Amino acid sequence: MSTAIEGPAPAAPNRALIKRVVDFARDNRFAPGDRLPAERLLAEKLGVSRNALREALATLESLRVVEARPNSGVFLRRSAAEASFEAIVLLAELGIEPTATEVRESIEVRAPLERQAITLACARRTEADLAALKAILGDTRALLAAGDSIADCDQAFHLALANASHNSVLARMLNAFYCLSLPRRRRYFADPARGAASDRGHRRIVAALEARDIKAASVLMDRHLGNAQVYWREALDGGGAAGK
Amino acid sequence: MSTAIEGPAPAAPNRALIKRVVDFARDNRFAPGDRLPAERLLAEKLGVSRNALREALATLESLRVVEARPNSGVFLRRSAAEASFEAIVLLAELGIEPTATEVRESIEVRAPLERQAITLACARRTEADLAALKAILGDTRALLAAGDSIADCDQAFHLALANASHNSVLARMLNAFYCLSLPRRRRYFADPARGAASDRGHRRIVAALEARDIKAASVLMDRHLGNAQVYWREALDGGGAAGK
DNA sequence: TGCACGTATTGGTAGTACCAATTTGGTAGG
DNA sequence: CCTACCAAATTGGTACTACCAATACGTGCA
Repeated sequence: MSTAIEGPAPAAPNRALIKRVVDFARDNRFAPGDRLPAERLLAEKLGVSRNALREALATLESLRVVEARPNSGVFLRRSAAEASFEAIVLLAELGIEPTATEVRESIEVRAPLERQAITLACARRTEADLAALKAILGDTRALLAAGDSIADCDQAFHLALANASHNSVLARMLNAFYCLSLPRRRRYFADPARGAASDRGHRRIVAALEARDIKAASVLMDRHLGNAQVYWREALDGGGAAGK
Repeated sequence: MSTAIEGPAPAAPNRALIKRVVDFARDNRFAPGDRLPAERLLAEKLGVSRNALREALATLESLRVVEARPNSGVFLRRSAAEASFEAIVLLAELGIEPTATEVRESIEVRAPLERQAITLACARRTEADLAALKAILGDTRALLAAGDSIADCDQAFHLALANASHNSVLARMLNAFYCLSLPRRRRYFADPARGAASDRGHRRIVAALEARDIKAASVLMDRHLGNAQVYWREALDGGGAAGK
């Protein structure tokens, strides 16, 4: 437990107001690069004080969603790609689900990170890490027996695995991905069969981790992630994902 | 140029004030989990209005550096590991260089991302991507001939490579790493010999990318990154890096 | 000792005012 | 007709005051 990151909550101040600002821009067809209404006007439209609005804008600016140019206006950044990765997580937390492209791209990024995590974890895992993982395995079994969704346990498992890498940068990045895909994961695990299959994968991974078998663990992780990836890709737009 | 992310600038509102808040916490030996002075008091100490301070705190909270608990106070998050990755980038931008641990961990995360980027780029690169990379190669050669540092060109090269992956999530994550290591990169390339060596590596990578030779490109990238990693690891604390 | 009440403190919000720089529009001069 | 210049309106940035609701805490009572 040296490297923390226990909670998934991304946390954000003014959550509601930030969401309203983003919704306002979206509902009124503001395009990337467009100038938002002046602060005074926007604050009035949203029915909040300029102070409150400015705090929300400060958050959005720190995440590079908007850009405030003094004596000119507040502009949506030209491309959504200019926003920081944290912005995707924030918007997801606000109920604005990531686009199909973002999901696909996230999968492509998450996979090598997860592979690196399991590799490092094999080398550095402590007995405490192993115990934490096994405890989660126990919780999962209980949920499966009760017929409940293991979505939260799944997230906890992967987070514990990331922590076992003893690389906090890696762990917080992976945690962001877990938060990002939480709604999708919940839907995925609505099918109990998937929960059982996932649990089997987890147990094999823990066994490999206990044996410090990097090669086996990597292969198992690839296979484990592959199952969900196939589901996601199909659920997204029915294929045609790979290319440009 | 479909996926943008041209500029390295992470952007942040109230940069100066945010830095002063962070400096205040550090200079006054505030530990993780501690409560900062009340907003009114802290604003007075820093000589700014409560509004300005609250905007800075909103930014710090969105990056999970602090946590504001209503009717209680503003607290530094218990572990620095709770902060988002973007927080490291922000603090680095503010002149607060990452710790040796963060640098080491960042290297461990950046490597697999860079490998994934080159893999995807081999499959998806366009002629425009290739042209952009070659243009940067030309600029690099000019700088080398003039005896100048190629630090900026090096960053531009890796960013162009990330963009060639046509994965904006991957590109913005890598961009964050480039911004994070910019000061270190500048020091690294103070030695012209390193610039020439790096340029040779870049040219081989572009050749492999042009041939869409994934295997060769990956090996070349690993080797290319390895050179700098050795330097960084040695420059940090003289080893003892791996373990817990 | 333990519980209840009241006061001070806290973050959250609203509203007003002012500044400096930019933008905008019109006007006078060529 | 075009240019140069000036003034008014607009912009984000900042400051200050005031109030709210919920909490924390200390005091006093039982």
